[in-house]
Amino acid sequence: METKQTAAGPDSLPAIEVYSTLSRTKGPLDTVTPGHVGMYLCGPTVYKPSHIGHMVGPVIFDTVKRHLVYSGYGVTWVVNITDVDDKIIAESTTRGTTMAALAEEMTADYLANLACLGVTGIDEMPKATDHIGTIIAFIEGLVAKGCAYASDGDVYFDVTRDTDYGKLTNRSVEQMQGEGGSTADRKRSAADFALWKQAKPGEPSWESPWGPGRPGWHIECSAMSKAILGETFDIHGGGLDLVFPHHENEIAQSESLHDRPMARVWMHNGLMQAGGAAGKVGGRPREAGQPDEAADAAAQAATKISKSTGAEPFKTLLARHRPEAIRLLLISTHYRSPIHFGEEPLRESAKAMEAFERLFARFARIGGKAFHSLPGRTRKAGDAAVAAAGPEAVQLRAKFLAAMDDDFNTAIAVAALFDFVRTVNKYIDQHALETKKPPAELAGLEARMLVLRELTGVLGLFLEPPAAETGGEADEGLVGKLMELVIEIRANARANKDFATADLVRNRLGEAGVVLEDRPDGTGWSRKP
RNA sequence: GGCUCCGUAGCCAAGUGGCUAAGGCAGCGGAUGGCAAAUCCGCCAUCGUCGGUUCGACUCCGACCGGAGCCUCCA
Repeated sequence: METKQTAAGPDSLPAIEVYSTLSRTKGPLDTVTPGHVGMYLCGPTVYKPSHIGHMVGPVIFDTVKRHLVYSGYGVTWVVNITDVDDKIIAESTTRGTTMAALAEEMTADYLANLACLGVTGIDEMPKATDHIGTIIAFIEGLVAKGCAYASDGDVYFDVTRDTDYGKLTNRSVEQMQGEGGSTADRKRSAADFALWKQAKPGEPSWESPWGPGRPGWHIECSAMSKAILGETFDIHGGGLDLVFPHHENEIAQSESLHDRPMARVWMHNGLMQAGGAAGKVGGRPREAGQPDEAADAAAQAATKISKSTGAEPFKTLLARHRPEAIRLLLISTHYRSPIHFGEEPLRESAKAMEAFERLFARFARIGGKAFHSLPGRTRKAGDAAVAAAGPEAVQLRAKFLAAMDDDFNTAIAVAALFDFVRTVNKYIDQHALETKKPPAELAGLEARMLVLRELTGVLGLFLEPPAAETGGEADEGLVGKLMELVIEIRANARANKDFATADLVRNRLGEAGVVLEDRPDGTGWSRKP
């Protein structure tokens, strides 16, 4: 149904609609360079282990990139690392280490977490401390243009010289006459913000035309995005909490210096919300279905996670929940909406996700192929082959792609995938593929799974086999043999209508954490998730 | 106080000025199955409240109630 053609797209790239915070409307992604997208995401300040909230943006923009690349665009994705900052200095002091060492440690933690979630598309991760020269040059340019002024070793941006200051968040300089913070006496206007901060004794510092100091918060993004992506690039993203003052100030800096738009589109993701009163943060892994509904109902006050009492490190969260379930949870909601986070949503997400994995396992039994070994496809390559997957697949794929083209609506895309799984299961049921396996229908099944592989790949889901399958405990071979034996003995009992014994075996195995499933083609076993 | 945004089934969550208001979790009924699990089929909402615009609104406007974010270097 989509035959739209944008002026920009060479080679008839699909048109992608994107909402911009700046224009407050959705519009076609019209890239600076036809066919190529430059996008910049504000990354973390590395002073503590990252928590779930830090993962939202990367997962969303990773999905954005996947869809763009899948659709034929070239993409350069930049995520900065803020490795010089007051909080890092403070934390390193209390830990008795250096800012650089702490930043390095926390950056490693961040990267490891991203890898777990399948965030693999980042092309460049510039660090502020690697770009001090770039930053200083940027500030000098602003000072030379009269947009910034030095004051007592600091340098401030003069918001009164920026006529459209506040356009991103609909604020005017006049309505922001606050007290100006601790450095009010050095600023001309309360709304002015620091580009360069003079070092206090003992603090890490760099030489500059204004004396030893370090960059302000906002300037690194302006300087580094320019250095890597250019004065105007396509997409600038971040959490909604960064819109003001961070992105407003980035715009002020960059556009004052360059006299041209900084980014074509400003994309902001909703914030992770943690249930308030119930404080699920320290929730224990196991609890035998307690009726904690009352407690949950009482806990309405949702607040963003960074404000809740100590968001737990992402690493410990991973000990309890599969990364696939976390990623699915993050993309089950439209990216601009807040995400309700907690043990319960996580468990539901895991439950939902297992429907996919059961189908993968079913396919492996029938077709003898691992879902994860199927080749991924690009949008174009898929077009030719979807017909073989049947009309429902064609229709659901179209729904999926239309949703993704429309401001990356992953919620609808995910829904299409659930529908897809149902149609494939139905196909297997209707043709009794588990017992009969006629070649034509087998090929039809594989064609369907190929489409599923193609689309889950766009969302960055199910890229790797579950750890349990590959991890391979040392005794798996022995356990497998024993289970084979147990199942065979139980099968004999069932054949003899000795259901008491058969059920006893199944129940006792269940208590031991092993699930038996009697299927048309035999009995299978698995470890309880 | 200023600026954004949200309020859809038991819970989570898409969406549209007018065909049957996605999907997930939970629940109910059914098919299959010795039972269980899985799978499939079906059921389960009139869209916070009150007005207005319109031939027609859940979707547009206003008011109100309720909630969230930002205005404090928190993604």
